[in-house]
Amino acid sequence: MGVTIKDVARTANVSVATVSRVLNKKTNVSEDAVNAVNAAVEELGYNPNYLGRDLRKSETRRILAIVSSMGHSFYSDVLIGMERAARANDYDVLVVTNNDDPVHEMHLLGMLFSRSVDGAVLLAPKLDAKVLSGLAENYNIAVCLERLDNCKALTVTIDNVRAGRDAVSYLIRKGHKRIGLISTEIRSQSSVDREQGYINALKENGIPVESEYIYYGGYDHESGVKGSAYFLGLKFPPTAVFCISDTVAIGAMSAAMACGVKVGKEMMFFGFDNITFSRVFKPHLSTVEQPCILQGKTVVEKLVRNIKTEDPLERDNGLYMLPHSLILRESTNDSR
Amino acid sequence: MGVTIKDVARTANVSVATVSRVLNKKTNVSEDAVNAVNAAVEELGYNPNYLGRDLRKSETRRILAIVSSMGHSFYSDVLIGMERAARANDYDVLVVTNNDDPVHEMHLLGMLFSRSVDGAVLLAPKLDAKVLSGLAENYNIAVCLERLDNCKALTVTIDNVRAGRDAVSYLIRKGHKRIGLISTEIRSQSSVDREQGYINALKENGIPVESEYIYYGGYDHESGVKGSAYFLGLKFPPTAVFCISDTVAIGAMSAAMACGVKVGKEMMFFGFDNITFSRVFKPHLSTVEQPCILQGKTVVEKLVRNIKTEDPLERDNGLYMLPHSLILRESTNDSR
DNA sequence: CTGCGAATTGTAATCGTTTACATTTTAGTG
DNA sequence: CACTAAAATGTAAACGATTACAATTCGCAG
Repeated sequence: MGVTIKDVARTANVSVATVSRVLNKKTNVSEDAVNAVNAAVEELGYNPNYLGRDLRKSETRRILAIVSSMGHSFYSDVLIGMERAARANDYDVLVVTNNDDPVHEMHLLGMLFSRSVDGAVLLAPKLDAKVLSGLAENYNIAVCLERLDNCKALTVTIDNVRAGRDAVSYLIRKGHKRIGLISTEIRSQSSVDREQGYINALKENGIPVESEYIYYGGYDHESGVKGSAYFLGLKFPPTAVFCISDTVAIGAMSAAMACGVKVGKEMMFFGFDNITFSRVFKPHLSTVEQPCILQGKTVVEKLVRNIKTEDPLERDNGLYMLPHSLILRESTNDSR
Repeated sequence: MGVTIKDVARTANVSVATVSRVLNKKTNVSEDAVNAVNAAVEELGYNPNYLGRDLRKSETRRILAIVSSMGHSFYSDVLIGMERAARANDYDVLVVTNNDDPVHEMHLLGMLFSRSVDGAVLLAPKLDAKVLSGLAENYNIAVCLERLDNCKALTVTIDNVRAGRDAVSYLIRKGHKRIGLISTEIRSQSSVDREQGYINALKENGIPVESEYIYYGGYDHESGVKGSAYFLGLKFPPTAVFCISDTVAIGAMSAAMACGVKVGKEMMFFGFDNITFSRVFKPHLSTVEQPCILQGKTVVEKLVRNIKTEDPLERDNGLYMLPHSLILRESTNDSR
């Protein structure tokens, strides 16, 4: 079990060096040799053992992408962008899940430390900024979709503060004064930033920030339902709600509708992510769109460049913020 | 750049063999050696190079999972099951996408041929049964969620024929005689099987199969919309519709509702997959549930067993069909 | 036919581990 | 203290590829 380059060499009546040269399309090989080797490869059904090759060349041409779970749909687009950029540079992308567990995330990064991949992209880092900064000094690590405060590692994301501000400013321009926020208990940097954007927008417009208009839940549909229920129980419920994600927003809208609230008229909702269902669920949800594919493409391109620079001090560990956009639909009483 | 076992040996004042023994928790090592090695590892920040290790042991303890795209939510649960079973056996799961391209799928399987992984699970095979059967003779390959006719490779799935029959039989028992089917143009085996189940149910109940009650589209929401529009344009529209997936069913329901049809009363819908949104979208969708986590767990357990059996002829390449279940909700006028 | 540079090929070192086997150290017994 | 079995350690050969370097073959001019 296991045809090696030696077997091919023997069958083709050449040396292993020649076989290797043919397989790697080197120039100095006679036509006869090429034919003999190819015939032998065919006959024996030979596949080079990459463990040997990778060990010798000490590169694997593989990039690890660490997500928190496979379910989140917007990872999908980021991964598509990563895939494309990777393929264009002759890399493969391997996806693994950290299960929201920093210990497991470290275990997965072991693939990087142990040279089983050439670089890693964290799409939902669970390790803290300090640890990651340290690792990024020695390994090719990048963060995407998230930003970590004081993290000296290549990062590609959007400006979540601005995005939150833009969404809430839009609601204010629509005339709303009592604006609710459904955020997450888990203090991921993107949630914190979007929250900051919410606060900034209110302050810029002279609206006081009231803690009773902020509800903390999880990332799921259920949290939206609960948030809405909470708001509707207030003496003066908000007339517009900014939600940390579309999934939450859809939960919030459905709960409000179940209470007889006319969404888009009596109460507006703004989501985040532009998931597929945001334009399936009725009323269609206004939301913030991230350039997912572009983020994926960008992070891989920059990471590959880092992998190629031999001097670790020359590595790019900058923070890149790509432009977001607002998508206006029925939940804010806009067309479509 | 690159601390090796030799460096550790030198620092700890022992031989590389001793270092290796300590790292692999072998018995015949003195406490002094253990301490010295651990100290050296710590001091140098040593990480074993797995390329060397894997080459020597010719095993990687990694399993490849090939999906068609990261977006489909029910992959998520299957992958969770795979992950768990893998972890319990000290394996990692790497996920990659084939982009519905057989050529790319073959490229990805290259990781298996080149020994970069110990086994592979195809969740949406694009290669045909003959090719896969051939590969399965020489490599540890399994198919999950799908079944390929005449494919001699380990397969874990559900009985899609029975599942289709169960769903449609249920509609018949509810009194329906004109039952539509929205299937896919792409002839994936699961679609073919569910279609066969539809046909079986009709025949068993003496209802003729009419081609005008079968609509072929894609896997997306849009196809459901079109399918519904098509059915509603018929002289005698079906009073119940079985859809090949929940995504399609939700599209179909929303189109019917937009035409003023009372879903669940005037027209019933049955989906497939039990995706999260099937109990978010109103009316809640009746659907067939696959035991996704269990399928993932099962396929990995069996694949790992195959990996461990040294004699290729002893490998299990059986077909395992796990039990599905019907989830009844508002779209068939049932509780909840 | 000789000589010589270019083109092709082969030999052997190397990548970083694990591990069979040989060797040394240790501990226990008489 | 001598002897021996057991425990600990070291040496060196794998694993399967790539590649520097050496060696060979080839073609052609003189």
